[in-house]
Amino acid sequence: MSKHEHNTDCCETPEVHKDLLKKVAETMPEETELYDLAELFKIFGDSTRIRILFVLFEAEVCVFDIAAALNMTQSAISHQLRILKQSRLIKGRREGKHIFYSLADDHVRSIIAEGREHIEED
Amino acid sequence: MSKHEHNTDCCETPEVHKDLLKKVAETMPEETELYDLAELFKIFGDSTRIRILFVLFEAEVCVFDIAAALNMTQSAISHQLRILKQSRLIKGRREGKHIFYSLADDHVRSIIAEGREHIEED
DNA sequence: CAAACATATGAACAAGTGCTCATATGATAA
DNA sequence: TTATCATATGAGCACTTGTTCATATGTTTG
Repeated sequence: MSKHEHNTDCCETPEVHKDLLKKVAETMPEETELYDLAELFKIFGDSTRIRILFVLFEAEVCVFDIAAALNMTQSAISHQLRILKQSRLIKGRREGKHIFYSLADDHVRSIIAEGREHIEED
Repeated sequence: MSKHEHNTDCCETPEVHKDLLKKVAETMPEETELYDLAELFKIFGDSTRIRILFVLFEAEVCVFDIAAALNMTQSAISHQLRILKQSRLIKGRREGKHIFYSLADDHVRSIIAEGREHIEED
């Protein structure tokens, strides 16, 4: 039995396809979960949003201060905060004129940590 | 000392800004790392690529079989495999006419697992 | 009330993305 | 070699995305 025996007849014997399709169908998440997963990672796929999250790692901050820390306009930051809030990665707390933003939970930290691990290996 | 005292003078006292800016500057990764991080998450931000990865969770598979499992064209899958390979999330091994793809390392699993955890909480 | 401040939002536009189609490359078999 | 199979790739197109600019909403202060 060769090392790759189960693969050598790929694209030829329909049984292999059936087995694979069955296994994949069993473990593949629902369509909606796949979509949600992609949507979630899309959020992390922009360096401005990642920078915002790194700011929020340090403190609960208002929009103006995030804009200052990242040297960007208030409008640009506000648009991104809305996206982050919609994905429930951050939350806002109003206090008078200000709205202070903070991380919604610790998943954000662990997801980014996992990403950094992949990047830093070489 | 009120619960949020360090925030109430946000946007007013320059000292607070300086402290925040300093703290942020210390912990914020380099520009290139931020860029790479965003690029990495961008890869996961597409449900076709996520589906491909779920197939590769199950077996080492050739392009044709991935296309069959996902009911997509060979060309579309091939384009995505190139992107996944460039990010070193998967690797290809040629065996005759076929090229078998598999996960490059276990980071892929843990990153996706972290993402699912965030989604499934409610 | 009006004025000032903090934040949010809609339109518009440039840049990027994923798929399709046609074609090219690479490997094997006749 | 030629034919065939497996995979890769370039161009084109519809669609999405992030920013800017102008403006709106909401809160506090005078």
